[in-house]
Amino acid sequence: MATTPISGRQKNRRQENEKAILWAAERVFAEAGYGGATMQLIADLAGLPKANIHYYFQTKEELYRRVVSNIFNIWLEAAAFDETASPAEGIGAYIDAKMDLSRTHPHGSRVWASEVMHGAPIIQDYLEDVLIEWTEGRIGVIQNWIDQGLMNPISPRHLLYLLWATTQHYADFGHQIETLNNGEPLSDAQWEDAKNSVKAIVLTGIGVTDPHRGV
Amino acid sequence: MATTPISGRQKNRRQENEKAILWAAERVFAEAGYGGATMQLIADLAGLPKANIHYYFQTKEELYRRVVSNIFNIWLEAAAFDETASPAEGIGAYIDAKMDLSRTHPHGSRVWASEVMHGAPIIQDYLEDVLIEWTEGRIGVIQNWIDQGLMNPISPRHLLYLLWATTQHYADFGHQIETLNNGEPLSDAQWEDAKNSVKAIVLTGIGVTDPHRGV
DNA sequence: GTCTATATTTCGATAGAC
DNA sequence: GTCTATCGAAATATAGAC
Repeated sequence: MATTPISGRQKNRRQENEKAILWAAERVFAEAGYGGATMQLIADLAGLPKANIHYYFQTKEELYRRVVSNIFNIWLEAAAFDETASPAEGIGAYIDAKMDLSRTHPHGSRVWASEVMHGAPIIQDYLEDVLIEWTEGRIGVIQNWIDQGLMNPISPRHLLYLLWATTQHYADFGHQIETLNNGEPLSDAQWEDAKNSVKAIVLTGIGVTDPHRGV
Repeated sequence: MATTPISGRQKNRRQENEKAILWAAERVFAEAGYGGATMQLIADLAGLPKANIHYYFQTKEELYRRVVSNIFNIWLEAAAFDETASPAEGIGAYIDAKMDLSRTHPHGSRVWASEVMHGAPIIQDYLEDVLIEWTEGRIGVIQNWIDQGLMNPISPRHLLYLLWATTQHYADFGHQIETLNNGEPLSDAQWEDAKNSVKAIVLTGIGVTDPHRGV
């Protein structure tokens, strides 16, 4: 209260700059990796002088950690499934949601992948804390479906890995997919085709029927 | 002939050093990314002075290109399938081979993934040349199986993406999988479980029976 | 709060003795 | 063919004027 009162206008400016920096940082970290990214590139893409980046985020690592943290939270909020749904509805909706995230947040997905691939040096605590709890919970849901005879008795854990791998592949390996698509990004129709293909294989693979395809 | 005759012993020394450098480089590039990797780290891991690395490989990029090229060739040679096999045998063996590669060459897989994720700046020619041809060939094989009624009419292209994504996930996201396994690497039995789980889901998903599970 | 100028460190690459 | 010493470039981070 007693220190540096900030007007609404200044507060907005601060939020806008932080947002611009995080937006730019996500793209630069995704394209160059943590080691290849430079504060200068982030500053240029954000349209700010380099020193301002250091004003809002003291170190490169602090900025990076904020970027990874944002991505992780988006995933947790946007993509989940619980026992109230049937396997076909639950898993089908999860595939749709994760595929949509790969399309709308490809840079974030790549930053996460890079971080994990290099041993998660910055966000190991997220893995050991939130991700383990989330995963064990989903395994429980799937196991319940199996116990009720609603789907084939496959390994819930490896089903989750297959779902993560496949849906994130469309973001992380988007450049390879684009190259194999005559250098063009996937069209709306091609994204629909991708989602339907993944759902067809997986839902048939676990012994349930795709609810959007009729009986 | 007229220039610097090389004894067999010297030739061996050269091959051994090159091998040691490539071995170390694969690990350092995998763990730190291209930008994060340093010639000093590679030299230390290879047990050679830094200047020697530059003697055998003039630039960092040249060394990196050799590493990526090696990995790509290993994949092409070790993992393939053709029309002589049934879908269950062909795809099943392909899953086994790719899973084994993920276990035996996890660093190489991560280097490849990093390279593609960052837009394949160094090996785009491989993607546009060899990979496109390989992929179109496999799509033809799968389409023939479908046309003969040997498997469900899913999209061959997206089946390939699912197979790449899932099998490579066990290498690229190996750290995450290890964290979700109480910090322990997968045991022999757990690797078998992983392979069988992937095969069970995929082979059922494309409408064929796992040949190793009987009818 | 902003930005220019610079300090400090580190890396890729090379020169030159052996 | 090997290795020590070092150069020059580039990066992170900060000091200090505005």
